[in-house]
Amino acid sequence: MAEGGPGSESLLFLTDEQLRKGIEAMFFAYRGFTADPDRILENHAYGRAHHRAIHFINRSPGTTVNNLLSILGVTKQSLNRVLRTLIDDGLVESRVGTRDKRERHLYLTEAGAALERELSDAQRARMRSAYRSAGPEAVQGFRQVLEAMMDPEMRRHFNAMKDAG
Amino acid sequence: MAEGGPGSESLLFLTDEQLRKGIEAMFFAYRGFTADPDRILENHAYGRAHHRAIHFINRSPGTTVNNLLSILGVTKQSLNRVLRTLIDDGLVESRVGTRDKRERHLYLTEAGAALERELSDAQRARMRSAYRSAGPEAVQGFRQVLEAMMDPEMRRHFNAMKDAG
DNA sequence: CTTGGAAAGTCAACAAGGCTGACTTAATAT
DNA sequence: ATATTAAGTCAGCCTTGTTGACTTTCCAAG
Repeated sequence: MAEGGPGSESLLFLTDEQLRKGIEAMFFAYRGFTADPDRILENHAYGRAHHRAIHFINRSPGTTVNNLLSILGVTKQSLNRVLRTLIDDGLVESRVGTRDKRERHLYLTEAGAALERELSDAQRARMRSAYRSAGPEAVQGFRQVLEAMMDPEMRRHFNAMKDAG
Repeated sequence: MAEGGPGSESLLFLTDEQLRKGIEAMFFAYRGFTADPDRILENHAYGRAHHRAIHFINRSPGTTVNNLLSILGVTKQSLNRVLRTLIDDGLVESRVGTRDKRERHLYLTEAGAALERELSDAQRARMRSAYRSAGPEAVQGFRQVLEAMMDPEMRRHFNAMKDAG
């Protein structure tokens, strides 16, 4: 497969071995990425699915259920189970839409925002430490590769979130 | 771009907003990362857990169950369920250790290697495409940040795998 | 104004893949 | 001899994903 064709020296980063290392790096790094929030969630009797919902509601306050469904890529039934507990526990508020009353707009309550802060503080701390030790140029490369790895629809969501700070 | 010295402008990549974008990039990219293998596994009635076992047995042929356990970070019972089906289906071979007969050494059979190839071809294709579109320097940064994000023990496993090609 | 379809929510049932705890067997190490 | 280790197993539980069927509410188009 790696025949060493014309101009192959410049493509050494595309060897199967390099790609395999990239795959393993993703695997091991993702474990670290989720480790801190997972520990915190244990104390609150929530799981990763709750974290994801909280994260994106925080990022896009007032988002609809349908939009959240599309971002998270799960079924309505699956999200609803998680969302119901968050609403019942008073972490998320669901307001009937004004323009379209079929829609529900989702917001974090004060308690929800507090948990979001706790979770994202931990996750950002690890990310900050990794960014700092790798340096700004590495971070730019990191972001470029990750974005190129996304499915188009996910990349759309990712870039849409840029503005909605 | 990166102004020399630990000034303040040079740390703009460490803002909360930048870190949040990094977190979301990890989330969306990981989805893409697993999407292709997931589709293939469906046709074989296997899941992501089987993929992980196959991947690391392929990477370290003859590895013991205990070592695999430590790499995957799951319980013995959880791994065993997956391993048993792979052995029963003739994708993995379990050989009694010669030096220590308590140990079992794991190997892919020809059929196991075939599935591994099918899975990793798909995953590498995506990784290759992302690498190519981002370029060699971005890839280096990508790897640096991911490695810095790992827990120390996972980093140890990651680097140990470098040699065992 | 009726009707079709969209958004949300719910119930039931199921599967994958984590977990704990308890226990066995075989073999090594002390 | 005994303790420990590696592997494997059984049972049961939890989270989080899935399908499928169905309801309620509401908007929009005929």
